[in-house]
Amino acid sequence: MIEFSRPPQSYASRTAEQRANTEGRRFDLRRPERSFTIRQLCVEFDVTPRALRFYEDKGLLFPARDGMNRVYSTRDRARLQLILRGKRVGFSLSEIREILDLYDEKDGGAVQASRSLKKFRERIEALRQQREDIDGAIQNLEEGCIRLERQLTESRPDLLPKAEAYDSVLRARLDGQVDSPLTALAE
Amino acid sequence: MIEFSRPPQSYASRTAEQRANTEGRRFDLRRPERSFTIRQLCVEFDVTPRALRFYEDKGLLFPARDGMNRVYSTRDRARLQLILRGKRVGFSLSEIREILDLYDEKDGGAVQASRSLKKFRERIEALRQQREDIDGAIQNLEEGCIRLERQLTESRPDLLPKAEAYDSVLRARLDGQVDSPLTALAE
DNA sequence: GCTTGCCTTGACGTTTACGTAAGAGGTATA
DNA sequence: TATACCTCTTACGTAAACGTCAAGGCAAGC
Repeated sequence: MIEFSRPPQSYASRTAEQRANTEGRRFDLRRPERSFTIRQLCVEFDVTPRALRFYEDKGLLFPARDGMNRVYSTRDRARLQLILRGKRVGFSLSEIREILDLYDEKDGGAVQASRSLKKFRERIEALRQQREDIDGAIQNLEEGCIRLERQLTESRPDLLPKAEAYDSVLRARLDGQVDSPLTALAE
Repeated sequence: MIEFSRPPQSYASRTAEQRANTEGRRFDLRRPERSFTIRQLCVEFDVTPRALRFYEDKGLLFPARDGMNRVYSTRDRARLQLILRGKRVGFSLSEIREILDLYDEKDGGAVQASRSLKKFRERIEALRQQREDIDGAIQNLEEGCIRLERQLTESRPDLLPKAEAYDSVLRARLDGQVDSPLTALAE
């Protein structure tokens, strides 16, 4: 069965709001030095605590500690965002780590900076290639759609799902907003 | 060290041409019913025989046999192309299998076709999302480039790689055409 | 004081997509 | 005839990215 990259465990049972109310009362939501618990980030980005600890293990994150407990800064949060996006575009964790390291390289070594620049440009070029692949794949699938639509128009026009209505539903679903009746139909 | 998805073993030591000369003499290269040995496809797409056998195991390919040996048709070749592109855009093999199966669904079951259509549209939407991710990642990296360029212009302008020359070299390298001196510098 | 719930650190298990070796057979070349 | 080089199957190994217990700590609430 086809599924969107829906993780086995969804950590969205409680909202970040709820958590903030119980745990984050001494923080101002608007202040940039706000900090987050592991769960808050898990809820917000729909990942598991195990994943965050794993990223830490691999040197992609290094949250502060409050006693034993991890405390994530806004900077950690930003890094996490980059990590997850990196994953979505196909980077491995070690690649992502390298990129993040390159961003951090504050020691200002000019040679290092030059190398970083080169690597960044390589990455960009690779991503452009990947974009072309995606465009190609989309085109393939759209051709498939056309074929199927033709086939259905000839045999059972009643089964033709209306594209517009469907699209809006799908978009809502991807945004994690609604669980519409059509979702159930998708089986 | 950052590397482009360069497989551990490159099966490009012999060209497809060479193979065709020794093995494919009774085939006309222009005729669409041309067939291929496993190695020919490996060379052409730079994958290992193991990978092709693996795809077969998983039901993504089903080449004919000449005795024990696999014989790939142009249709198999086309499927392989789709498989590899699917991989590059992040589909798992089982997802790719499903998509290929949907393409094949010749039994004409209208309900099946309707479902296929729906899944295709889901895939397309997911790919569009992914493209946005890629655009975002490219933007991030370009910002990083700008930062680094600024930093270098201030400290060591001599170390600034010229973007244009570099880009052409990189493109050639991605096309697997040239192994330029700059490649060695990349280390 | 006890349960509930979230946190921690191990440590072993799992899936995907092959790699890699082992052993055997077919064919072309020296 | 020997050698090299391709092919096959079987089977165990592996890297990445976590999942899944297990065992324990700390705090809140009843």
